[in-house]
Amino acid sequence: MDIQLKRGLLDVCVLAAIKNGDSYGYKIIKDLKPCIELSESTLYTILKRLEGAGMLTVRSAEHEGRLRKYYHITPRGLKRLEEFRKEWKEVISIYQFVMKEDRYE
Amino acid sequence: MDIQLKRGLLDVCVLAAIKNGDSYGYKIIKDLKPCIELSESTLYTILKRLEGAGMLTVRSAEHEGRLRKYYHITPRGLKRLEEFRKEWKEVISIYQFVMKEDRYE
DNA sequence: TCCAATACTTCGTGATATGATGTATTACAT
DNA sequence: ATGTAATACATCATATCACGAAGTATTGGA
Repeated sequence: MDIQLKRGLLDVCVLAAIKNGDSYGYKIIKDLKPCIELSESTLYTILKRLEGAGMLTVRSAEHEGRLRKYYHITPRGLKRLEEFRKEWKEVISIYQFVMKEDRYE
Repeated sequence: MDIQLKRGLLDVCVLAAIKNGDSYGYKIIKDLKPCIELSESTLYTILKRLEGAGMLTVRSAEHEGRLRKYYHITPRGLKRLEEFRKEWKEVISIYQFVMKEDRYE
């Protein structure tokens, strides 16, 4: 899948991965795998960015001797998802423009 | 509209703007305006990139004393649009993942 | 005479996805 | 006992890219 197209979706995918319950890095990657693939370096960059933007909070917890950082979505993160839903209408109209008057299908 | 989301759409929008007939920079911007807004610097960057990728060709022509560069889509450019159509299915499934189990609508 | 519109160009900047690399532990197979 | 895959997180350098700013030049109307 085209990287540029992916860019606009990654943030909301990560938010979606935690919106119905806290999760941690490694699990997020596995949960998203069937939907969209991303590397660890990419994910942790995104998590940090989302934290900086106040869209999620982090809490460290030990799990079987290993450190885990659980990510929790904030109201602002939920708002971002709502905005995405609104933006989607624009995206659809752009798609229709791009595909307009195509012979193949 | 979110810049990142826009990124994956700009290239195909520009290709779509010339697929049914050659066009030139200033006109492309005006044609795309109702659909998606982009500045001149952005467009010319994209046009150069698409040319470098062999997705379009350029031809200079004089029009009422002013220079115009007409852009023409190539088979490779058309192929890119076909690929976009295929990628779209993935995008839709990502959207559904993101919006899954949402109360508001 | 002046300004808006047309038309293209270059430069610098900030954002960002990703590979490479590193650290550390657990669990399982050889 | 030894090795290796899986779990889990972190950092750095790099390449790509959208965009604002600023510039050049012409046409046409107020």
